[in-house]
Amino acid sequence: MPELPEVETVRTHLAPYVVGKRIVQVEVNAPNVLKNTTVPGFRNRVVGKRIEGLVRRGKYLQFLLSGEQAVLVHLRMTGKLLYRPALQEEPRARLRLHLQKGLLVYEDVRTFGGFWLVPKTGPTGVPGYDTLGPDAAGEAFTAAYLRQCLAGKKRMIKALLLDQHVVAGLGNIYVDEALFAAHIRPDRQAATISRTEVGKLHAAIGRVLAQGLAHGGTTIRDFVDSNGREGTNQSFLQVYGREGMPCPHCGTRLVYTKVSGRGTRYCPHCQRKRRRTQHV
DNA sequence: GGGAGCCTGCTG
DNA sequence: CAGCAGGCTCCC
Repeated sequence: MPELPEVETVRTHLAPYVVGKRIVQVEVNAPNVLKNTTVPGFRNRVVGKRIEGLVRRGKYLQFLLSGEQAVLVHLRMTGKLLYRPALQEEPRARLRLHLQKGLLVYEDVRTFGGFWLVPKTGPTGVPGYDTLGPDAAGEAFTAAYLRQCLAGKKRMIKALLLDQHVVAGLGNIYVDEALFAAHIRPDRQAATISRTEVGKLHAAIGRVLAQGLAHGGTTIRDFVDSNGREGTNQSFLQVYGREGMPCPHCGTRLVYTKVSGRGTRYCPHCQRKRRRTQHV
């Protein structure tokens, strides 16, 4: 479900309610959400700890606990982190952290997401996490860095942008939106994208992420913030979910196809294929 | 590269 | 009923 703007929305909304509070009880209804611990192991290391911070890296959230450890969370497709001020019936909760005051609830229909217990510093051993690229919303993600990543690469640009080792936080929606804004076809070979185009692409990524964040994230079907509220960015999308509708720039019918296994929308006119001989 | 697999639920 | 879904890993 969530990409960088959605995860960041959850973080900013959730932090004021949980940071500073002590975890008094752990309730696990679906043990498979614990990816690298057992229920007793998780409980032993988490109960009694205080949540000292909530940070995001790419699409991961990390609850920093008092002591040496942190709880790493990835929502994958349908994970939700919700704050409840008081105990209530919670038939869909996969896991609940009872706090001094209130509860942190984890829901996840498809149970792709989950929790890892990790050291606050040093390698975590979590597949994918230690090798994340620079955060897409961070200062280290520059146009020059992006240019280096594309140079000489035969991969399709969409596959490369979805690769969290290259840049962390982009997903299917925002990649399609950024490529449309930069007038680049999703299946272009990365190496064929010109220096000027890379500059436009980098700027477009910044814009679409900022717009998503400003609208509290994109809700197509599942996404809600920690208060259960949906985002509004879906109303501002230019191509994602709009196949068959006219391109907002030129009126050509937007196309749906598969690129690197993912549903992909683009404008066949604004995002024309370029000659293979262009260079970075 | 591409594909299967992890899961459940919704849409056509 | 098949196909699709804001993700990611593993395995050719």
